[in-house]
Amino acid sequence: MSMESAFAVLAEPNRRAILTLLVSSEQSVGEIERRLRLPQPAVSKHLRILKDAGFVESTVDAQRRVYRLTPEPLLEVDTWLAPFREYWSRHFDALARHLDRMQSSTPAKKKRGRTK
Amino acid sequence: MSMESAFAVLAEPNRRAILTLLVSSEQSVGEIERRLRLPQPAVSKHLRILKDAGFVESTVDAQRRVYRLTPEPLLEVDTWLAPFREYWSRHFDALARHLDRMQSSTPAKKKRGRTK
DNA sequence: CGACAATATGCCTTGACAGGTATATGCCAG
DNA sequence: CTGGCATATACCTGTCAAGGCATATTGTCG
Repeated sequence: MSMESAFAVLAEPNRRAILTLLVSSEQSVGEIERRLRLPQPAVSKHLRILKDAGFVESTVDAQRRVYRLTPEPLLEVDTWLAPFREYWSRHFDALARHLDRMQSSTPAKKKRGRTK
Repeated sequence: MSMESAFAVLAEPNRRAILTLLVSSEQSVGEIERRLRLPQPAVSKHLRILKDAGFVESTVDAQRRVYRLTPEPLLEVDTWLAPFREYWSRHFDALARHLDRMQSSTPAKKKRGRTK
C-alpha cells in the first residue's frame, strides 16, 4: 500500500543501486545480493518496494526470481524534470555562471555575498 | 549538514512544489507561503534544506528573502537518469509494450495481479 | 517423501524527519 | 529606541521506514 511517489522510492541509495545494476541486464535476487553485498532480506525488501512502485517486474526461472526494469516511474520522473530542463535552456546564462563557479573553486561551499 | 542525496531532498512533496513554483520566477518566502498554503515555518525549513542541498539560492531584498533556482542538483539527477533513457531507447520494444498496456486499460490504480 | 536451495515475510528496534507551536533574529520606519 | 513585519530557528512529538535476525514459503531434485 505504499503508492509512494517515485521520488520517495529513489531516495534510498541501495534501491538506486539496484536499478542501475538492472540497466546492464536483468538479474536474479542472488546476483544482486552478491554484487551489491547486501543481506538477502534487504534485497528482497527493496525489490518488493521497487516492484510495487512499478520500477521493476519479475519472472520465475525455476527457484530463481529474475528482475528487470520497467519504464513508468522513471519516465514520470523524467517528465517532472522537463520544465527545469527548459528553464536552464532559457536561463542559459545563469547555468553557465554556475558551472563556471563550480569549476574554478571546488572546495567546500562558501556563500558568495552577492549584493545587487 | 544534511548533504543528503538530491533524491532524498526531492522525496518531500512540498519541496518539489516549491521548486516547481520557482520555475516561473523567483519568489519570496511569503509568496511561497501563500501560494502553497503552507505554514511559514514549514516553508522556511524546506527552503533551508533546499538551500543546503544546492537547489536554490537566496538574496536579501529589504526584509524579504528572495529565493531562486540553482542548477546543480537537478542536473545531477538528470545525469543519473541518462543511462535509463538510453536503456529505453535500446529496449524500445519493451517501452512500447508498456505504454500500450497503460493506454488500453486506464483503471484508477494499476495493481498488477499475481505473477503466479 | 525429505532435504536443500532461493527467495519472501514478520517482528523488533532505532533513527530520521515532518508538522506544529512558540520564540528568536534581522530589518525597516517613525 | 520602539514597535512591527518578514523570516529563521528551537523544541517537542508522532510517524514511518531501514536494518538485522529469525522464520516461512516455494520450488527442485534424488
